[in-house]
Amino acid sequence: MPVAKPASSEARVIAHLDMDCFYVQVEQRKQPQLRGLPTAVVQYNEWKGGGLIAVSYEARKFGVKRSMRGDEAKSVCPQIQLVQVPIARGKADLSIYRDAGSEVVSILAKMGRCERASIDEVYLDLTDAAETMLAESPPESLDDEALKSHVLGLVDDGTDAKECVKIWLQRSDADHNDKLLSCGALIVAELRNNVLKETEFTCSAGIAHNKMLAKLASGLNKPAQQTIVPSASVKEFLGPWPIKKMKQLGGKLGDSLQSDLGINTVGDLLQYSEQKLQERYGFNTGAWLWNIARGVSGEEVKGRILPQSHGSGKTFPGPRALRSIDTVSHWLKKLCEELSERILADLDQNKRIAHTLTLHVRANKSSDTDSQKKFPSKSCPLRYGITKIQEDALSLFHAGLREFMGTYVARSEKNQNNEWGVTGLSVSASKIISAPQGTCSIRKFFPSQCAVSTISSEDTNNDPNLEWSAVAKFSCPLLAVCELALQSAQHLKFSRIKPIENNWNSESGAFVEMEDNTIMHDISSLDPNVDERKSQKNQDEDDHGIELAVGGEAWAAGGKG
DNA sequence: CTTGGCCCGGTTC
DNA sequence: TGAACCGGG
Repeated sequence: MPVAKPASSEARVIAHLDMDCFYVQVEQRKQPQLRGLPTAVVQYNEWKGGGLIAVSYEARKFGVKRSMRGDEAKSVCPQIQLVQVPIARGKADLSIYRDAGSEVVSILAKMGRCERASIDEVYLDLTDAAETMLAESPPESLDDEALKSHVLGLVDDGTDAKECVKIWLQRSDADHNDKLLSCGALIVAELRNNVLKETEFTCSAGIAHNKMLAKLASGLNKPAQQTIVPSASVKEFLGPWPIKKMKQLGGKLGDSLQSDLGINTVGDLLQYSEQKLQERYGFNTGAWLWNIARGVSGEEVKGRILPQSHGSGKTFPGPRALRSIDTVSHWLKKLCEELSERILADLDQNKRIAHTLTLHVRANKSSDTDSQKKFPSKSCPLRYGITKIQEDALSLFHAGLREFMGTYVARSEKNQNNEWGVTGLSVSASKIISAPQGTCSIRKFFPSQCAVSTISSEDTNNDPNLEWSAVAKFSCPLLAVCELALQSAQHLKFSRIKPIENNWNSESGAFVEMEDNTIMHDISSLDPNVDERKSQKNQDEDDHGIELAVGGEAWAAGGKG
């Protein structure tokens, strides 16, 4: 549900940048001979030429649409160049596009608060930059790219369009807000030039006082153009706009507005009072609707340039549905391999750790009765390492399958069955938390409830491999501490766990280098008796002391603390 | 069998 | 907290 947010009192300058047919551009950069040719990117070539997921503007002129299959595109545009999405592990691999998007973001993020809205879209809050420019260096000589801006509501009286824009951008009698937008447009023009220079990608942009208007504007003039939305032109611009094309109104809420109230355009919505809308759609949604009809939106640009989750999925439509545990396991393995690769790259590049693994399954049941029953999603703590992830994902699948099929387990698990068919699988990693950088105190890794009786940092400092290290003694239930310690120490390159008590029957108190150079997950690899301890957990509620020593390399590459 | 496949974010309970 | 659902590209 949309939430009504008050527009901030001070005018903001918000830009929305949208890469032009992004996947095509990525492929054209890779194969420059494709530039200027009608081109489309397809995935899965085997069925009717694959599905189009991006279409170049040259190809659009021939009527090629994103909804088409490759064969269909060939028939309306025989010379079209079809490029396949890379395939890895038997599934489409979008990583080259994700990485290309990151290139763009890293350029844009220098200028102001930056929100990565999708693989090819970014919002920027340029308020500060625009205010600064207005105060210190008001627009004088104008970049050619800025002169090519479109200004909504600016009447082109037949004279040179660039001259009109130039006059508009430099008007001294403009109000403060319009001047801010002018500065924003100059900044965006420069940013787009930088992006083009550094990545060879073109993009289009909208510049307005809020996200909603900026987003609508960025789509008005494509490709490689930018559009400004002055406040004075909002009403005229928004009035005829189809209600279903407003962000958040593309689904059921938009349907309801259309069929229940006969609202087809934003202008139609204007006739309803805030109270009426609130009566029908609730306080928040009603207020939000009333505001957006007037081009008012307070939604802020989130400062986030990294994704909050990673997912890897594949569908198995109709006859290709998976009908045995073995095939499900096979595909889960592939998906988990990709996921593992991506979270390790995130750890390496961004020092972030994912904490939750979730499995989503789409499945059908042939034993009808309630065949619409959905396969339940399941999640669990994420342990690093592809084998662990795959094991956990398979466990989640079994748990979900039991619920899906009812308490009685299907008979044939190994081989083909006729009870169920899996038509979609996806694994995702979420709850991604930044790891602390550089040298830090061990206290940071433990919640305050967990009493730390002593902390010292001398006794492991002689290890030359470690940038930092510390020892702490805890008074907590032993297993709780162990689990906590391992969760917290996940990002450490080295760790050591040694109980104070003598009954810890293990030689493994010494430092252990993690086999995959990343993470230790499992205390049982250190102490073979841990399973016994676990079974005694309930009767063993007494506090235990434990000495935990952890150490790690500082995150900064090359290691300075 | 298809405006899908493969993603991502947010809200609600 | 997890899970269902919604909406977007």
